[in-house]
Amino acid sequence: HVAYTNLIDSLFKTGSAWEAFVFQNQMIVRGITFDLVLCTALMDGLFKSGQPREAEEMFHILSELNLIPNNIAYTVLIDGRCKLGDMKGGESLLKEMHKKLAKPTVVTYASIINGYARKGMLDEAVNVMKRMLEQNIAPNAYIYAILIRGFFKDGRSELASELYEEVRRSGLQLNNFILDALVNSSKRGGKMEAAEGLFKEMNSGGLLLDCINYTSLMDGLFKAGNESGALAIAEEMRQKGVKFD
RNA sequence: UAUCUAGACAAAGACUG
Repeated sequence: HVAYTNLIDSLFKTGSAWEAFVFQNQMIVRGITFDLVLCTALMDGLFKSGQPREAEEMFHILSELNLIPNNIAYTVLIDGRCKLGDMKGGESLLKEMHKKLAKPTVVTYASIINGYARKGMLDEAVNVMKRMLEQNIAPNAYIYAILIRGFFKDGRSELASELYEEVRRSGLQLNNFILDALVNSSKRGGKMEAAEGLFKEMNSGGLLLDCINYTSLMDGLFKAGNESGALAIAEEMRQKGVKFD
């Protein structure tokens, strides 16, 4: 039932894995059949609540239920493995997808790219993006954000900047994470003018700046002694009614 | 008979500690 799926999914998402388990058992008692969407939600919740063993088990149970994993089910499993640093495990599932009817999507690749990026294996991450392109899957701003942030964090800001130029040229709508990464890098280099420039550019470029974008810039301006500049940003925030988090 | 329609997936983003 969809109601159960929604309930269990949101219980996991609010950190109540234990309650989710209770309802899962209730479904069994009432003889409600598990469908693929529910099983996928369970796998995802189990991974995110630190129960990878059980999540993997759920994947195996799929065949017992005569359910065929689709791209989302695979992606959840891949993401779970990659977040635990098991890149070989993630890659082997990706190969498996190609043999089956489950076509990888940009989300699937994002999980793998992020896995490598977390490990500081950025060249490998870029390689995965190339493989993705060969599959005719276009990268999105999300993918670029992962890579740009990764390269900055790794101290390779030249490559981060190159990727930034690449997204810009692509015409994709930039996102808040990309701006954040760029502004942080400028802040660290003591280049507040550059940070302000990027900020204004994206502000007028169709990106809806969020709370972190504003407060991050304000932080930099304050620390650079530019109080009036910081206050002007605060005023703009208020005028635009930016949501606080 | 056919098409559309619900629920599941990707980012250790700023400051502070």
